[in-house]
Amino acid sequence: MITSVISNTAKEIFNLKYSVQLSEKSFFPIKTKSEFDGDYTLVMFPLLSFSKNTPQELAKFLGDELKNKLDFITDYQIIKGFLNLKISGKYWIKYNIEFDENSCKIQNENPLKIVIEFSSPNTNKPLHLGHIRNNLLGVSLSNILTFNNNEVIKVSLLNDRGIHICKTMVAWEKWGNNITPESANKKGDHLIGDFYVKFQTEYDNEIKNLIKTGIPENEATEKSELLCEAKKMLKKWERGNKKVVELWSMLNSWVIDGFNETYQKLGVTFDKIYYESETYLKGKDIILRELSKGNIILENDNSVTIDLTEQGLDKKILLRSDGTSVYITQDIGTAVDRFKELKFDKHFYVVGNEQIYHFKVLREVLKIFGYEWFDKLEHFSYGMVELPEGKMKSREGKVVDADDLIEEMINTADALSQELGKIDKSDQNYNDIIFKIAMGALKYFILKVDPKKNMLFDPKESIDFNGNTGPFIQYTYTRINSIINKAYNENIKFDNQIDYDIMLKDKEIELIKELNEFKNVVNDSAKTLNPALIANYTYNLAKNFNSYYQDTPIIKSDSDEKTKKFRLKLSQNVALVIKTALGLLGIDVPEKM
RNA sequence: GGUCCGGUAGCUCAGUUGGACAGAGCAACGGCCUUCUAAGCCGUGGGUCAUGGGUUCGAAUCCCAUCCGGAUCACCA
Repeated sequence: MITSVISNTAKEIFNLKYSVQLSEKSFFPIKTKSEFDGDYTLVMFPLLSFSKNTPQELAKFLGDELKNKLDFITDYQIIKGFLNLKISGKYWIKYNIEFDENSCKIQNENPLKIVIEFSSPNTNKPLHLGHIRNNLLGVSLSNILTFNNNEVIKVSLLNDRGIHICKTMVAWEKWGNNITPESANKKGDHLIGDFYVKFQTEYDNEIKNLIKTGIPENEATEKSELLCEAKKMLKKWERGNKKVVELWSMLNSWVIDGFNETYQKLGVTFDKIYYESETYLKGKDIILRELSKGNIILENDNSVTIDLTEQGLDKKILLRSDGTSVYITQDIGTAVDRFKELKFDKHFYVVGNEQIYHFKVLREVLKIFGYEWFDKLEHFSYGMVELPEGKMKSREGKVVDADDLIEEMINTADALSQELGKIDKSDQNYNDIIFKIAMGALKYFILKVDPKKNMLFDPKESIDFNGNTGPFIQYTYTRINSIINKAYNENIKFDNQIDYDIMLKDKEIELIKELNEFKNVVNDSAKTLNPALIANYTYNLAKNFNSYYQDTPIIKSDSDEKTKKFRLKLSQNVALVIKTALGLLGIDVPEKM
C-alpha cells in the first residue's frame, strides 16, 4: 500500500536524523486537497517540537529524502507547513494495469470466530422497517467481517413463546373461525399480526369498560378476562398441554413461513436458528446455582435479584417471585450455552439502542458469575428508524410494514423503468432486474446512514432512485458493463501488455487512487463495524466515474489502441470494485438497466 | 433526577484517529442527448457546524458548562 510505504520511509528518515522514535502514525499521509498540486500530503506542524527547523526547512529535507528513496515520488511542493508529494504517472498506470480481484482482498493475521446474532423477531406480528434495518445491518456486517477473513456464524433467536404469543392464540380461537393463511389468502405473519392487534383493541376496550365501573386502572388489568385467558394459555403451554401446544405450533409455523418469504426477498439467511421455546429454561439453573455462592440475593418474596450499584447500574431482578424467568435470565442461559457450543472469539448482538442498558447488565452479571469470556460479548447497537410523527408503534398500527414497503419499491422501480423506456418488459430478465433495482434502492437507503444514529423515514416521500442512491451506483455499473460488452463485440481485448507511455488525465488518477483506497475502507468498516463507510465510498467512486465517462471516450475514441485498452481496464476495475462493495452491503448489481 | 446517544444548508445525510477556503443528494433555478445507456453530466443560489468558554501552530472533530431532542433506569421483551 503506497501510503504506508510513504509513512514508513518518512518515519525512518526522520527518526534517524533527529534521533527520536516517532511512530508511523505521525507521518501518515493525507490526500492532497484538489486545489493544490500533488497526491499525498505530509503535515509538518506536529513534527516541529522534535526539530529546530522551520516547517519549510523540514519539508524540504523530508521532500528531498523521500524523492531520493522512493522512485514513485517525482516531485514535491511546500505550501506553508504542508509537504505535497507528487506520485509518478507510471506508478498509477502500473497499478491500474495490474489491478484484479486479488487487489481487493484483505490480509488478516488474526482471524476470529465471530457469532452475529441478528433479526430475532417475535412471532406474533409481521416484520417492519425497524426489522429491515436490523437484518440489513446484520447481513452487511457478516459480509464485511467474512471479507476480512474472519469465520462468521450468523444466528437468529426466534422469540416464539411467551405471553405475547398466547394473546394471538386466544384471539385466533375466539374470533378466528378456524381461518388459515390459505383460506384468508394472506401471508401467515400478517394474519397472525391481525389477531395480535385484535387482541390489543379488545383488551383496551375491556379495560376502559372496567375503569368506567369504578375499578382503578391497576386493578383493571388484573381483572381483565382476556389477559387472564392469555395467562392461562401460557401456563398450559408451559405444562405441555397437548391441545395448546398443537395450536401454538400451527400458528407459529404460519408466522415463520411468512418471515421466510420476507427474508428471501431481503436476501437474509442464517447459519443457525435458535428457538426461545427450546432455550428459555436454560438460565434458571445457572441462577439457582449462583444463589449458593452469595453473589445474588434471595428476596423475602422469593424473587432473586443482583445488586449492580457498585458497577454504576441498578438492582436487577433475575427470577420472578413465582420462580419464572425474565428476559435477562434467558439471555444468560443462551449466552452460556452458546459459548459452550461455539467457543467464539467474539459475539455480536445486533439489537436496537433501546437495549443498551440490558446488554450492559448482561455482561456485568456474567462477569460476576465468573465467566471470563463475558467481554467477548458485544452489543452492536443501532439507532431507531423514526417516522415524521416519531417512533414506530406496532400496537397503534404506526408502522411501515416490510412486505408493503418492498412491494412498493418494486412497483416504483417498474413504473420508473417504463417511464424511462429502459428495459423491454418482454426481456426474460425484466422482473429480476426490477427487483434488484428496487432492493438496491431500499438497502442503500438504509445502509448509507451511520448505524448508531437514528434515521428518519418519511412514507410520503418515497425512496429515491436518483442521486446518492443504490440505483445510481447500479446504473454506473451497467454503463461500464455495456462498454465491456461492446468492446467484446468489437474484439478489443485488454491484454496486459500495455506499455506505460500513456497520457493520464486527472480524473483517471483520481479514480485509480480511489481504487487503491478500497481495502482501507473495508478495513475501517470492519474495525468500526460501519457499513455506511463502504456505501459512501462506493457512491463517490460511481460519481467520479460518471463524471469521467461524460467527457472521456473509453473505446469509441480515435485515440491509440493502448489508451483505449488502458481506459477499458480502468472501467473494468471500477466495475469490479462497485460490484464487490455493493456485495458487501448485500446489494446485487443488474447487468443492464 | 442518574446514565447513554445525538444537534452540520429548507429537508435527508457525509465529514473515524485534530490539518489547508465545511461536502453530497433531494428540493429551486439555468445549461447539456445524430456520440460507449440522460436512473447521467455541468453550473447558480443556499451555513454563526446548537450556544458559550477552554486546549494549540490549527477545532465541526478533543475538554468543560449550558440549551434542545431521543433512549434508558420494569417481577415487559
